[in-house]
Amino acid sequence: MNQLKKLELSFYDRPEVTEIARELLGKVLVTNIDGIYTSGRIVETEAYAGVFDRASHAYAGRKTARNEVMYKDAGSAYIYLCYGMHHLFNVVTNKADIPHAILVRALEPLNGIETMLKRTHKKILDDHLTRGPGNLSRAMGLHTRYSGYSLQSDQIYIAVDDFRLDQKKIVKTARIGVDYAGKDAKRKFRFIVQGNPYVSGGARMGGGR
DNA sequence: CTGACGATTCACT
DNA sequence: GTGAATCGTCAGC
Repeated sequence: MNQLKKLELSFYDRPEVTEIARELLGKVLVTNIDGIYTSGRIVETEAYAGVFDRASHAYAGRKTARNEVMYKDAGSAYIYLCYGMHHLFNVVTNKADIPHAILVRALEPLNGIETMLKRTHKKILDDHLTRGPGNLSRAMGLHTRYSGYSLQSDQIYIAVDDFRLDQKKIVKTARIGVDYAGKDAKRKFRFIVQGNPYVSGGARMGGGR
């Protein structure tokens, strides 16, 4: 098995949130939750660029009990509940009081697949296990309970291994499910590994509210 | 306190 | 492609 090396705070503590989102592709997300080790390679991310981004929870400096984690120091986990049933996992970047975050939307499972299947109540491994932010959080055991955790902790972290992602496979596209954000919805803040079967494609909404 | 709504997913037509 | 599920959060009264 490849040697894993935890990303240091300096990786997250940078102003270029889209650059960090791009660099997260190919890295390994690890959780040790309930004493069970699970991991997966990140194949899809979305950047949320703080107070000027209408799609961000922190748009115009909004700060509430839910999103205050976004204002914390770089390298924190921001996890919140969406649609009353999905826990979405984000990485907080940039300095304290600058609410940048990156949503991790899809993984390619590496370790603990048995556990992931159990958590998601699935019987066989397919491309849907960790495809989409809600699915991957369920498979990895991520819960709003862990929002605010440091990614330097042993429960949740992101690491590098020997894997080298072909930079030509990285594609930049518009974000998903943020149609309400006006012109910011069209900004190319989503990064995917082209051709990877775990990348979520459609996830569109009916009403488009 | 109340109402409206989502950084989604899945079953069904 | 369409619509329901489902509940914490937040703006507004």
